Formats: sequence, structure tokens, C-alpha cells
Amino acid sequence: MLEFVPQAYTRADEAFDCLQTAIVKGDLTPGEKIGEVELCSRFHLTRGPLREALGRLESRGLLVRRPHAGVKVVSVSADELIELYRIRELMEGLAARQAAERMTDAEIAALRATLDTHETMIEQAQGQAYYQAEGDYDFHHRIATGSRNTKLTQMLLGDLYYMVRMYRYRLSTSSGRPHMALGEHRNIVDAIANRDGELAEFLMKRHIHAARKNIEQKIRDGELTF
Amino acid sequence: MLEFVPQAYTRADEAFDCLQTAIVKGDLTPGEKIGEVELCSRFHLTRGPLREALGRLESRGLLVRRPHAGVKVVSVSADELIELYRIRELMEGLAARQAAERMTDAEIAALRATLDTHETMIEQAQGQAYYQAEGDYDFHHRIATGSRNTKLTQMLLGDLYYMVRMYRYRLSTSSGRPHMALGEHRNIVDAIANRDGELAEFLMKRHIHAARKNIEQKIRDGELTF
DNA sequence: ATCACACGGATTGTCAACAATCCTTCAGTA
DNA sequence: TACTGAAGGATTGTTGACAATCCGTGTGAT
Repeated sequence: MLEFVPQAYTRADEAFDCLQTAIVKGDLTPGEKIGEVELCSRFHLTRGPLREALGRLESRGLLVRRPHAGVKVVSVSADELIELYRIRELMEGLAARQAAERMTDAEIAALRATLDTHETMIEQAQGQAYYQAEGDYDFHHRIATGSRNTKLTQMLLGDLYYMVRMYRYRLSTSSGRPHMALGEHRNIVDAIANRDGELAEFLMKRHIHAARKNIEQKIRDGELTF
Repeated sequence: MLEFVPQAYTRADEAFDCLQTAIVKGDLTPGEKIGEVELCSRFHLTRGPLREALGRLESRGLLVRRPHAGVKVVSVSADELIELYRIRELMEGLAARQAAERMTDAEIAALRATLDTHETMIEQAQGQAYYQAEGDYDFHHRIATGSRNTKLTQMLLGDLYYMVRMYRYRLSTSSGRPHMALGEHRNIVDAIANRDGELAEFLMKRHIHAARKNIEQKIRDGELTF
């Protein structure tokens, strides 16, 4: 029956999720030195599972750890954000190409459905924040998994997206171009539906390239502060 | 005076390194279920640090872990190896471009020096194995760090290279084209030295593309078994 | 004979105390 | 007054024991 099993959720997993969302949402500010005991009391955990979670988060680059000195959330810079988008441009381009070759029709239909949801969200004005925060993430998430490329999916979902979401919360960047982004998304889905991998890759790369240019402009205008 | 400090090596780090090299070198065969206590006695560790290391290795994709069931080394497939090279092609291309823009002259000189070392190794025939095993890794390693792109470096050194090295040991693949690879390496360094990022990217992508084609051919010929 | 279920052993997950290391503070001296 | 050094406190790293969960075996019923 292929039912989704919650897969024995351990305390360490819980700790990992808690810390991750806390970092992403900015509850833990970058550079802030944080003690293990404080984290324990804050999230109602014990130090064992917490330390295991810290290890995982460190190897994912969300926090840095100096032996016997403590842990702190990674400090972020404008340059690193730009570099991140350069990487995204390449990897998501590849993901789009392979998704066009490998996604099932059902997955493509589901992808279209999410875009419809986004559209109504945007039309209802209040949706802009939602769109930028989670809707866009959902779209890219589906394409990444649709690529059937294990390592690529792992890197996008496990590394890059958390970073991107962290920056988004930090910079409170409603990137300001939801309508345009939605149109670009639709074109990408069309290319995937037509099984045109080359075009899908091109459009995806241009999509992320545009997003990067948008951010660079905002940085120059001083709209984004770090 | 900017001295390199060995940075307080903890037991968990030790465990991480031990396990990592064991996995990479094939001492731990893929799919093999491994108990924590056995690992402890084998590497003279206690379970605490070991578990922390296991967590890190899991999030890097070198092993999989099912709660209460145990850990096992990732099983590798031919397809996944190919996918890995697709990703490398893009990311190392970017690394080469940025390295051309940002490497210091001293770093470039050092890069050339390593190539000279490789050449003498190859000429002394016995060096083929060395070249493929570590020399090639060294070359790509230097370019990755030379890119000054934090996340890119992190992903290449922390994820992809370990995977590639693991496959190499597993498949005992002296990719069989050391001379050709050395020539390609020299061309890449020349492009970097000329600060021609575009060319460096092109050459690096072609270099890795060729390596992938070489592997695909061997798989077709049945020279590589999984 | 095959399947279902339960029990026991073994393994993993968790906890709290102990040891090792670092950072801060506070003298003391130039 | 500024700097060096050491001692104390606090925090992290580690350990071994305890609890929770899973896998294999064996028994019973269909």
C-alpha cells in the first residue's frame, strides 16, 4: 500500500529539526555564541542528542564549532549570497534538464497544481510573503527531486535550500518580483512537460540568474543590509 | 604570524577521519551492516564520539542509518557515478573560472609545481597509481580552494571528492589516461595563469566530461563492475 | 506446509556524572 | 597605564550504565 511511515523519529532528529528551523528563521542570530546547556533548556533536550544534531548542522555548514570553545551560527556576507546563487544557477539548471527527461506525468501535473496555488495566493495580495517564503521553495523542491539524481537532490535539499531560506528570512527579502517569477516558473514547467530538457535548463538558469541580478541590485541600492 | 594551528583534534574528529578513510578505501564494504560496538573495538573508540562521527558521515551521504536498525555504507551504482561526474563538470567548471579570477600568483606557481611532480611520477611508470589516486585529487583540490567560493569549496571537498575517491578505490580504476589528463591539467593551469576564466571553465568542463565518457565506455565494455 | 504471532537476545538511543580544555578575571610588573 | 601571566570558573568532550526498539527464532494455528 506504500504508506508513508514517519520512520522512527529520534530525539536527535528532533533536535536537528528544531535547531535548523531556529537558524533558518533567525531565532538564532549569526555570530551569536550559544552554549549547549542553554540550547538544551530552550528546546527541552538533553546534551547527547543535541550534540549529534550540532555535528550534523556543522557538516552542512549552518554553524561553526570550535573545540572546547562553543558553537555559533554562521555569519553571512553579501558575497557569499551571490556565490550561492551562482552555484544554484548551475545545479538547478541541471536539475531542470534531468527533470524534463525523467519526471512522471503525474509529477508534472502536481507541479502545475502548485503553480496554480501560488497564483491564487499572489492574486490575494497577502500571498506575496507566502509565495516568496514557501511557494517558491516548493516549486524548486519538486524539480530537484524530479531529477532522480540522488547526489544532486541531496545537495540542493540538504545544503543550498536551507542556506537560501536562511538568507530570505534574514534579509526579509520579498524579492519583489512574484508575478515575473511565476511567469518564469510556468515557462519552465511547459518546457518540462514538452520533455525539452535543453530549454528547461536554459530557462531555469535564466530564472535564477535574474534572481541573482535582482539581489545584486538591491545590495547596491542599500536595500539589503547584512 | 599566522601560523597553522592543529586546531584541537577531538575524538569525534578522529572517529570521523578513521571511518571516512575506511569507507573511501573500501575497508568497509557497501551494503555491509555494521554494529557500533564492533566499530568501537576496531578503531579503539567509545560510542559517544563514534555516534557523532556517524551523524556527520550520514549527512554527507557516505552512509545510511535506520533508527534502531544500524548503519551501512552506501551502495553505489553505475548510474550514480555518472551523475556524480555530471555535477562535477558544472561545479568544477565554475571553480576553475573563479580560480582564474582570484588565485594568487603564488598559488598558481604552487599548482604548476604539483603538476611537475605528477609528471615525474608518471615518467617513473610506477607513478600511474599514485597519480590517479592522489595527484589528480591534489590538483582539483587546489583549484577548488583557489576559487575563494566558500560554499563551492565546501561542497567539492566535503561531498563530491570523497565520493569520487571512494569510487576510485572500489573500482580500482586507474582511469588509464594519465598522460592525456596531465596535458589537460597543464592547459587548465595556463588558462588560469592568463587570468582567462572563460577558457579555464571550458577546459575544466571538457576535462571532466572526457573522464566521464571514459568511465561510461569502461562500463559498457564490462571493465568496471559494481 | 505455510503463515502469523510472540518472545528473547542483541543492538541502538538516551541519560547523567566525570574529565579535559578554554576564556575571563585579577594580580603583578615594566 | 599597558601588558604578561596564572588561577579560577564555566563550558565542552567523554565515558559507562540504563532504557527503548528492532530482528531472528520458535511455537502454534490454519
